[in-house]
Amino acid sequence: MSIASVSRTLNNSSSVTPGVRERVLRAASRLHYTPHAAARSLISRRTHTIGLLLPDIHGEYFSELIRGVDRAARARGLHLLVSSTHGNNAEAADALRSMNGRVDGLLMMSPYIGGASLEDALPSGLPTVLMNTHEPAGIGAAFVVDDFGGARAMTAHLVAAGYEDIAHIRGPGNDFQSLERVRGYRAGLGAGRVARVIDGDFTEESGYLAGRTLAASDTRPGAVFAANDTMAIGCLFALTEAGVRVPHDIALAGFDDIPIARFVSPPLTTVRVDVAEMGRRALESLVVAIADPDAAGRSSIETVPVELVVRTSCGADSGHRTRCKEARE
Amino acid sequence: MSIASVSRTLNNSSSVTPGVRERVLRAASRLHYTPHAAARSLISRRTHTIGLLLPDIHGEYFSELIRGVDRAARARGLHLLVSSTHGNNAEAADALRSMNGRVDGLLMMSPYIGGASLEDALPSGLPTVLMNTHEPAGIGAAFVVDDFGGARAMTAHLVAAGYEDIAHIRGPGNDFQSLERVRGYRAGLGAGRVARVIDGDFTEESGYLAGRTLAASDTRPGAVFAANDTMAIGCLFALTEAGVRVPHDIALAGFDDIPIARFVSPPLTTVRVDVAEMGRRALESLVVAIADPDAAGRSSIETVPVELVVRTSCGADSGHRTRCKEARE
DNA sequence: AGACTTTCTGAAAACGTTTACTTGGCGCCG
DNA sequence: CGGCGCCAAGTAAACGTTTTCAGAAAGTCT
Repeated sequence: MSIASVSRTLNNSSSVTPGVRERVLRAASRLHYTPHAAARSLISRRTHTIGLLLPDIHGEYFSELIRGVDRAARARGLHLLVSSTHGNNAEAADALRSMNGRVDGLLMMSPYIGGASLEDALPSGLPTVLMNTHEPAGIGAAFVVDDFGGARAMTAHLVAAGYEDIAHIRGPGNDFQSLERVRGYRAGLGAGRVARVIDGDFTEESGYLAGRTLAASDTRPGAVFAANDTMAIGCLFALTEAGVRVPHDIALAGFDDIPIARFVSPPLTTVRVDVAEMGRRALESLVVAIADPDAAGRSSIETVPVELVVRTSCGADSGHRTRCKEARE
Repeated sequence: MSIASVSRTLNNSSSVTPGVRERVLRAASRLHYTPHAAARSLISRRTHTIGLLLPDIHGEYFSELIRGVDRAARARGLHLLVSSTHGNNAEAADALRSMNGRVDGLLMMSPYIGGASLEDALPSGLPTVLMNTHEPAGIGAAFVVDDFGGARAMTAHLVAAGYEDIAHIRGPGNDFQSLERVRGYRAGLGAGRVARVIDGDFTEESGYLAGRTLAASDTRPGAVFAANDTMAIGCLFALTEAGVRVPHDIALAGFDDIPIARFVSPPLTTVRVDVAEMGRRALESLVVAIADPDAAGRSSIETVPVELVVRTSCGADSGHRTRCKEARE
């Protein structure tokens, strides 16, 4: 009974005599034998692991994303190597390098703008699928949420509801999604209205601060559109605290539709993004790219549609949901 | 310039002449060379990866935990292999097996009760740190949140605030933490009062359902203590929707102090559990166990203290925070 | 100046698999 | 009945590192 027979049995590759197979299996279970993953992937050039590189893991948005990716990965028998980068591409490049040889492919969300580009940091030949990045394609496939279209649709909705002054609490300046949402906001406003952009950084804290500033302002806008739900909820808290009623005194809207959004009071009008689904699709796409490294859509960019979810916080609750797919064009 | 010199230079292990070192580094950067992780861990028996096995990744609780672990891991140059188990120990055992040889140690949260035990599934010799498990120790170190103490303290607080009928929305029946919280609730009630336990499963949905039932009930309790914040928030939504005011008509409390808890209205009274910190400590403990497989506290169980956070939802807001450490004994 | 020590470099073994290649046994056909 | 092919099982090479060991070069001491 040679090691080759063991290998063959355990991988049911080539044909093995029932007798030998039997003996191998019996011995394996008796000794609690499990193949050594490192040795295996050294020779077979497969790790059955995919890397997931995310910006700071924080809040429900990322937990949903990880969840979506994890489920898809598990279904395909793949492992997930998760890492986070705190704020810039240089750090992402670092994490990337140390993943070399550990993963079969890379799933990466890197909305950072400025600093080192990713293109040269990516281990060449490693199949990669990007999410929400501004980097030019050519690296691999990419999925981008329709941030522009969603923000434009939301702003247009507020405009249509009759609000004149609509402020926007934006995300960090070096974030691609944040910028797209600002762009969508401006586009949605149309020609006549003036934009009023308040700084934020996607955290509850910054939303809270923005809300306090707004509440105290003597030129309080009629509506506020926050670049994500987390900030919207922070803002809501500040407003409520200051005695400003939503939506009676001021309308409020967010972006992402995190699970909690419908449970705050008043329920938050927002733009629904199915991040779990995006994660799932990105992983599937990566699996395809791994199976066929060359042919796989080298530079396809897929836009993930979003959906306007009108609840009561914007004061225009008619219970409907407007689908706005591919609003970009 | 031999491969040995390259290895030595890149690991700055043995001394290398500046000249050789220089040449190696130059060539390495020119060729974009990165050592192959699999080959490395084959010979060195170290993967620099630790496995993180969690129940269904869902909501802020787990995102906070992952965050805490990730930060600590990154600080030590370790990678994180994340996997989730959906509801039972058998699946956990499966995931465990496939991690063999991929990780240096295991960080695992398995609150499931019943089904196969973990003890025999754990690859022997693999350093393991458990979190929130009822499994007997002896496997390795363990961290358990003081669920009992926290729930008792919260219930006692509600009793002290003058509420007579205090209901409890419980978590799933096969979950260790859930059971501990029920136990703490009963203990906090004291002798005179009758327990009133409503089924739930830790999701917003179940909290919402419980809230609706309560609102419609003609024997509405004076206070509700949900086994986690997520359910408390779902319940809050149902109550508000039904026109039952919190805390005026009914007091409400949760457990976990997820980030959103202070941003709902009214802000939620809850029990603060620093999951990120627990994750960090668990990882540190695991690192120690890996460095010294034998000596490391074989069967130490550490209880993670919790803190009562009184906000307005329980109607007894005095702005204070009561520390209740090690309330178990 | 010779012998001994020290320091650095290169050669080669080892890690645990997979897989191409070789061998041996057996049945089939001429 | 002998040769030929076929199939199962074993042998050995390969994967890309780390590390031990040996050898060479250089320095030091007597």
